[in-house]
Amino acid sequence: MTQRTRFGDMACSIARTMDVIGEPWSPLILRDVYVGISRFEQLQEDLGISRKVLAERLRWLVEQDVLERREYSAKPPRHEYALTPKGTELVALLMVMVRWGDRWTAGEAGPPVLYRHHECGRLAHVELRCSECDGPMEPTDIDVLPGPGLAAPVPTS
Amino acid sequence: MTQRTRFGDMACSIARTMDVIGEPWSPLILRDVYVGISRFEQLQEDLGISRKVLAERLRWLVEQDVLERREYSAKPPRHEYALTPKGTELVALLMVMVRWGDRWTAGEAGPPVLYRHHECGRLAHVELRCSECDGPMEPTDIDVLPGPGLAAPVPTS
DNA sequence: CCCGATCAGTTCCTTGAGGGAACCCATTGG
DNA sequence: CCAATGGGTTCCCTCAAGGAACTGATCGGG
Repeated sequence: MTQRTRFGDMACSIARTMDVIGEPWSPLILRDVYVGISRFEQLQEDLGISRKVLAERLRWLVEQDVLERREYSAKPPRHEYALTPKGTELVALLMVMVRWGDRWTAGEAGPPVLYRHHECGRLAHVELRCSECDGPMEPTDIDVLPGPGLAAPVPTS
Repeated sequence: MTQRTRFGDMACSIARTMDVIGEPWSPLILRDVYVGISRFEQLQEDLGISRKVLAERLRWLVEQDVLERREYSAKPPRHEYALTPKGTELVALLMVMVRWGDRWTAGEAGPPVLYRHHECGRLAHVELRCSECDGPMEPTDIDVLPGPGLAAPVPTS
C-alpha cells in the first residue's frame, strides 16, 4: 500500500524531522535562503537542481511552514522565499551538520565557510551543551529514556 | 551523465554531510545502533525497512567509516554493527534533530524520548554554544564568511 | 506594436532507487 | 534429518529524480 515509507507518522523526532528535510536538497535550499539566495531562478542556478524538483521541494517546505512564499512585486508577479521561525531553527541543525562535515569531510583544503559570532566577534564553531548544567552534552554524555509521546501514533496531521 | 546528483563533490559541508547520511533511513539506522539495536535482523524489524535497502545502507555507512561491521560469532558467522568515532559524532547531529522535532512536530503528546545528562543527572536537551565565548550560537547570531576550502573541487575521494 | 528578456513555474520522457516478497547459504539444536 | 536463525541476495514493480522543452505574465526597447 505505502510506496515510500511515511516517516512523519513515526513516534520519533528524528524520523519526523527527516520527513520534513530528509531528502538531500532541502538542507541546501534552506542554506541558500538563509544566506540570501531566495528566488526561484537564483536557487535553481546556484544549486544546479532540476526546476521540477525545486518547485516540488519549495511547495513542500512552504506547506510544512519552514519557508514562506512572499510576493515582492505584484505587477510582474514575482516571488521570493523566506525562512519562518520554524525554518530558522532548522538552520541551527545545518550549523551542526557543517561542524561534522568540516571535521570529517573537509580534508586538506579546510572548511569552505567560516562563522563569525556576533557576540564575541571571533571565528567560531558550534558546541553542544546541556540546557540544565551548561556542561558538554555529546552522545556519550547521556542516557536515553522513554518519553510521554512514545506511544502516540500521529501528533498533528 | 550523472543520474542522481553527487553531493559529495560539492564545496559545502552540508552537502557532504548529506552525501553520507542524506537519505532518510541512515539517521534512523544510526539511532538504532546507538541505542543498542545493532544486528541486521533487529534493525530490519525495528525500522520496517526493506532488507535490500538496509543491506545497501549498511554497506554504504561501513564504507564511509561511520559504522563498523564486526563478527561476534565465527562458527555460525554472525555480525553486528557499531558506531565508529566518526559515526558517534554524527549522533550529536541526531540529538539536534531530536531537539527540533520535539519542538515543532511532537504536538500534544510530548517528546517520544528524554535525555538524562550524566554530568548533572537531570533531564535536559541540547543547546548550541559558541566554541570561543560560550554564548548562545543560533542562526541569527552569526555571519557566514568564505573559508579556505571554498574553491576546492573534491577533498579526499 | 511586436520582439526579446526575465521570472516562476509546468509538462513530458527516461532512468534508477525504494519497497516487498521470495530465495539462498551456513550453522546449530532437537 | 529437519526446522530454525542470522544475514543477506535476487527479482520485479512502482514512483521519484533529472533534464529539456514549453507556458504565461509582464516589462523595456526599437
